[in-house]
Amino acid sequence: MSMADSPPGHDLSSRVNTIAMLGRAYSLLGFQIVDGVVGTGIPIKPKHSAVFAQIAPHGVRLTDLARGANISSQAMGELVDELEDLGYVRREPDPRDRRAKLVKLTQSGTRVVAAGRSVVADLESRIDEKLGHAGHRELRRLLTRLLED
Amino acid sequence: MSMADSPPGHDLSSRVNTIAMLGRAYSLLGFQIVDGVVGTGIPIKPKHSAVFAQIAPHGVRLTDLARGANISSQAMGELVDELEDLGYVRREPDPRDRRAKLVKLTQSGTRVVAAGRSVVADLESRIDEKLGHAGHRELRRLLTRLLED
DNA sequence: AGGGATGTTCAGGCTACCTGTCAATCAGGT
DNA sequence: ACCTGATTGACAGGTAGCCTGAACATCCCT
Repeated sequence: MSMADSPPGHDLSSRVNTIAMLGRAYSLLGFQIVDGVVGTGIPIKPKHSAVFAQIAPHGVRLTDLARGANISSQAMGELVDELEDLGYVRREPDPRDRRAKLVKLTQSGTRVVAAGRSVVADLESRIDEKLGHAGHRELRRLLTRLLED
Repeated sequence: MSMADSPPGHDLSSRVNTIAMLGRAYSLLGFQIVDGVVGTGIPIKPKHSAVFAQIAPHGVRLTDLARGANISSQAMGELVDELEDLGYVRREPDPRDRRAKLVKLTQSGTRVVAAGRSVVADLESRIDEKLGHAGHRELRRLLTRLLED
């Protein structure tokens, strides 16, 4: 997904609406993930998270990555090209389907994922600090209910 | 603003993290605003909300709109061009500064804003239904705390 | 074996941004 | 009053990140 780098509108009324608040919170925190990883000296772009979020040890097919990120397989192909150039992933032929290729993390890519996990964990503990552990759990519970069905 | 039309990555760990949940919730609801307004027969695009969210009865200068949306004044200029073509806004010279122009809503634009407010209000009452009024208030309280400082 | 579906890639195009530049105008100091 | 630097908005050109269309190999079903 692409993150807005702005207070994302959708206000349209004097009292700030809940949806705008969700957007602002996401935008604020989402950028801190990428910034955090980049801050450790690893060059990545926001869109790359669409791959890292889905990758699995046994490898994932391009088409499945594209479906999961809700973009065309062509767009995902370019994305994987970039990550291949950066040395974070490689393509291997799928032994079970000679049309397909499996996208797998390289050692370097594994380090990126580890850095990402660590940054996310840090951000989550900062949420814990701000809301209290109970507040954070309550927030997650409310979001879960908002997202279900 | 740009909304993702996908579950927004940033997962990077097995348990879905809070930031990803915020993104999903925002993405889900944000699109429903535009869809709702478009559903009433008014053609707009998501990015247009960057203008409608900031517009004021006395008119706003292009530069201020750009700053508020966190985009370049050139990009905002294009956006206002589009909205002018659609008949939702017009540019008037600013009587106090002959360099500047004030972007104001037309009657038609006022109807768009009214439709937007109404759709947002509907979505907010659906949040009320899902979380209960108290739950919704609690969500807003938590988000406010997350966004402050 | 034949025929349609699927996985990947190449080519071309569009949209929403960006930076660089410019002329007009403003505002502050001398 | 005048010069200087900042600001407003328009014009031009460029890039990133997506898209659709088409090609080709391979799969899977009959």
